[in-house]
Formats: sequence, structure tokens, C-alpha cells
Amino acid sequence: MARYLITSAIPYINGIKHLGNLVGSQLPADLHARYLRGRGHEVLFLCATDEHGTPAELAAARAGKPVAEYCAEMHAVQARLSEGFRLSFDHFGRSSSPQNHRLTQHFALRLAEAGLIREVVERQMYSVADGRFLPDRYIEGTCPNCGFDGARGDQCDNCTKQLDPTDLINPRSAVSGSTDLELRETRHLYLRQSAMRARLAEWIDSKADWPVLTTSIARKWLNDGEGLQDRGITRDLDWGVPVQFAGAPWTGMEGKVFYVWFDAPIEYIACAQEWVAAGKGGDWERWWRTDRGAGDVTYVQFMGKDNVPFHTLSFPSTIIGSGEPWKLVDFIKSFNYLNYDGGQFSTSRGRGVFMDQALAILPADYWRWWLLSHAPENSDAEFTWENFQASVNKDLADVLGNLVSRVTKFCRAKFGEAVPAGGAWGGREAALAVDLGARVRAYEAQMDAIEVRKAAAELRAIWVAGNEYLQAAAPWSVVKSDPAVAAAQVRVALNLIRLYAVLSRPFLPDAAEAMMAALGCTDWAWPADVGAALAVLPAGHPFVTPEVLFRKITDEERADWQARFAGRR
RNA sequence: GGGCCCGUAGCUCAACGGUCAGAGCAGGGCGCUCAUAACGCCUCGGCUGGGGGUUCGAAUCCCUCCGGGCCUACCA
Repeated sequence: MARYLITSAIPYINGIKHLGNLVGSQLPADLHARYLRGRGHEVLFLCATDEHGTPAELAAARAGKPVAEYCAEMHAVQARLSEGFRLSFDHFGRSSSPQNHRLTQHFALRLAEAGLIREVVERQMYSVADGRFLPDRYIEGTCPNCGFDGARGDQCDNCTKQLDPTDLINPRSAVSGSTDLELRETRHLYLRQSAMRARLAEWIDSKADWPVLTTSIARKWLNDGEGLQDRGITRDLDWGVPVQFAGAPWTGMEGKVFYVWFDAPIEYIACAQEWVAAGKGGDWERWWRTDRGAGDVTYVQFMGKDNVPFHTLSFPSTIIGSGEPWKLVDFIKSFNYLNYDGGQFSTSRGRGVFMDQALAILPADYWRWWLLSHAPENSDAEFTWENFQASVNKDLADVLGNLVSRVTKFCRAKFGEAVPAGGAWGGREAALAVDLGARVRAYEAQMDAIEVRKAAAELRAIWVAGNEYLQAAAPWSVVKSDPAVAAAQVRVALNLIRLYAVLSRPFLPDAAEAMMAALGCTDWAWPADVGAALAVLPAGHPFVTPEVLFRKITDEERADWQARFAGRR
């Protein structure tokens, strides 16, 4: 039994996430966590909401609420949706927690003591009317290059030219529209990532088994131009972790907070402290401090590709730079983007399916199966309703659901609702055990490697093997001439259902529970020996014929949903 | 502009430089009748985006062109 620490990139607080966000981090992280638990390992699976930053403040303002109140409400909403998707976090924390405040300030202090913090005076756009500094992208104006009127201070969306806010003609605040803007001097803390470059490069180079997506993005930032740049880790905002605190080695930082990307990864650690504070665990240090027992922990992070630089460079700089024995990530699984029906998911335009809408249409398992079996691992993937309908109907309803249905109903009709006695295994049953044994080992290999699509394909093949066996054994024919042989066949088939529940549980937690409940079984032991696993349910063991596990999606529904989610939420 | 990823069957995707490029879905045929008109078997389907090169051998490595996507440091 090994120990695994698993974190999912923490979703931003300002709204309900869409299916692309879900499949990019939380869902595959949950798959991995459930699988490892199923194998009997000790797992700590953490996630949280990322609550600081300008967008949170503006979203709260739009909602007419204090930002703390807004974040508390949205955290509850996201927590509820996480439960709806059966995301099995051991704790779902908040980056605004007191634990994260303390820890973020602690890291800043340690980094300063290590000489890795420097102060920089820079000039930022200040909006007098809004009473705040504005990030570049919150300044709008006319592009000096193409004349487009809606250009942002960081880039023109029309001609894609990189801009500085001062380049814009007639600049205005994107928040209020005010043109009363001025450049003001402001002092900020920078993390001297450049000083860590060689060490980070060596570390990345040692990770030969990481996804190309992960290492190529990291190398790009390490080597591009003049190499890894120092990064500002503070901002002129109210909402966040204060930069000026008792014991801080700098002065005059009142009114500033740490940049969200500094404190957000630290929340991975703080979340473990929250987990203890919530009474769910007794010791967070054995997961995070290599001097307190975390030396044998395997730490795996899941994230979308946009998060990779922060997890491969910034956060490791923080961890390593502290000089303290914190656990460093062992494997970073990153994902490409999921597109929606020929374009991108769009929160602002309401294009695509969002987590709340998805659950209002169909139960979690339907979405989990499609999203995971189509996870954007090697390139961007695309959600289409046709594909979704085909996968759900074929894989879940026909191959798995119908198998459960045909076995239990046949048994009920011929032998009653209990595992039938009599007969013995023949060559076909032995061959099935051998075949499934090999497939289960292949499935484990893909799951161990976090090859999500390939694991899903292997699981499906395991389901299909059950239908092949039934077709070849044909107990509905055999029962007429040799009921004892048919009984042995049905006994195997009923045990197949239990085996499939155990194997499918990481992908389909609810369906797995329903299958086990129908069988009246609570033995979730992972099948080390498939032959033995096919004899767990003994003759005479009662069961209940379950309801339909997965219903089919009709053409009418598909057309309806297609129209409903095309845009304008 | 620079960098990275991708391009394989109608669709979604596999394939450490090494049998005849494979699966699922869709299409066609046959079988079965326990089951959610479900299941099984067989079958059709490819100039691996184009062109050059390296090699005994290329989907795979190199060059180039075409097409798609992403990143480019103040959105997170």
C-alpha cells in the first residue's frame, strides 16, 4: 500500500465552470484518486476554489455584494456541483482561508530571507473613477496598429498585436468606461525566478516520463528569449493575502496583496491544513513535509495547459526557494482544451454546457464517461451532441447496461433472484478468466500511467468480453437441455457484474454503486486474481433485478439540447 | 514575429524506426432471441495533409510547403 497526494488545479471563483474546465483537471484527478483508492492505496485528494484577484472583485461588484460574501456563496455553489459530479475530494478548500493567508506570508518571508525577493518600482494604469489600479487587460481603447476600437491593454483581439496600455488611443477603463486614467508609480515584490533557472531546468530535464505538453511548455519558459524572468508576486488590490504583515521584512506595502498565482498553489498545502481543521484528518505534515513522513508520498497534479507554467516553474520556485523540506510534485498530468461543437466554450456568450446545466439534463456518470473517454490528452478535443449521444447509447446503455439487464432478468426468469447452484466451470469459463485477467492487467497499466482515453477503451473492451462470453455460452439454450451447466454460466455472469462494478467505479461511481446494491454485495476488493473474483458471489446469494442502469438519449433530446446550448446563456 | 502541438478509414482516435497501418462508431451481410430493437460473428472502408530527403526499412527521423490549434510572462 502506497501513499498518493493528488491535487486538481483549483477552479476560479467567478462563476460556474463548463465541461472543458471539468475535464481539464478535476475529473481526471478524481478518476485517478478513485482508482488508487480502489487498489487499496492511501490517497489524499485535494481541491479548492481560487478566490483572489481582480475578476473576483469585479464579479462581486456586478453581483452587488461584498467580495467575501460573493466568494463564500460561489464556493458553496461549486462545492455542490462538485458533489453532483461525484468529485471525491477529501477536502474542497478555499484559497481565502486563514491557513492560506498564514502560509502564503510564511513563504514570502522565507523567500525574502533566502534573497529571492526583490522590490521593483513600476508604473501602472490607475483609474481615478474606479479608485483602483487596473490590470492591462482591463484597459480598453483603439488599437494603434489596426484601428480596432475594442483593443485591450495587453493585446488587440482584432489584429492580435501585443500592446502596452499606453499604446492605446483613447484608453478607457473596461470596468467603468472612465477615461480618467493616469500612470502611477507603485512598488511591488518580484520573485527572483531567474536565480532558480538552472535548478528548475535540471529538475524538468529529469522528468522524462512527463507528458510532452507539460515539459515543452516548461522548457519554453525556461529558455525563451533571455530565459526565465522574475515575476511580480504582488498587486494593488484589497481582496487577497496582505503583503504587509507583522514580521514582514519590507515596509510601505499597505494596500497591496499577493498575486493570485502566488497564493493559489500554496493553497494546495493550506488545503491539507483545512482538511485537518475540518476534522477530516489528523496530520497534514505527513503528506507535505518530507521531514515528517512525506518522503514516501507520490504527488500527482492535474491541470489544463494554461496552468502549466505556474506549476512547473513558479510554484516549484516557491517550494524550493523556501529552503524547507516541502514535498515537490512527482508527476504533472496536463490536458489540452475541450472545444464545443466547432468553436470554443464561452462563458461570456453562454456557449457550451456548464456544470449546472449538464447535471440538470443527465446524471453525472453519463458526462463522466464521455468526458473521460474523450479527454483532450494529445490535442484539443471537441464535444458534439452526436458523438455524446452515440457514446452514451452504445457504450453505457447497450454494452454495459444491457449486459446487467440481460443477465439478471434471465436468472430471475429461470432460476429466481439468487445466484443459482449446480454445475461447474468448463473450458469456456476458464478461458474467460484468462482473457479478462490479461485485460484487467492492461487496464491497470493504463490507469497507472494516467492514460485516460486508453484506460476507458480497455474498460469498454472488458465489458464487451462479457457479452461475447454470454453469446458463446448461450445459457438460454443450454438451460433447456442441461440446467446445471446453465446455472454455472449464470453464476459466472452474475459475478461478472460485480467485477465490472469494481473496475468501472472510478469512471462510473453511481452506476457501480447501483450494480453492487442490486447484487447485495459490499465486497469492493480489487481483482488481483480474476478467476477468484468470478466466484465471489456464492450459490444461493440473493440479488435484486435492478432498474435500467443507463437510459438512451433520443434524437429529439439531442436536437433540443443542441439548439439550447448554442449560445446566449 | 518566435516557439510548441496536431494532421492517419465517412466520424472519434491507436500504432518503442521493423509482420499486411489497427480499434470503436457509422455502412453492408449473417447469426442469436436472455436482454434497454439489445448482443455476437463476418465484411466494406487508407497514396498516414502535399513534396523532397535519411535508412535495408518511415505514419514514426530531417527539410519544406499547406491546413488547424495553443502559448508568448498584468485574465486566471
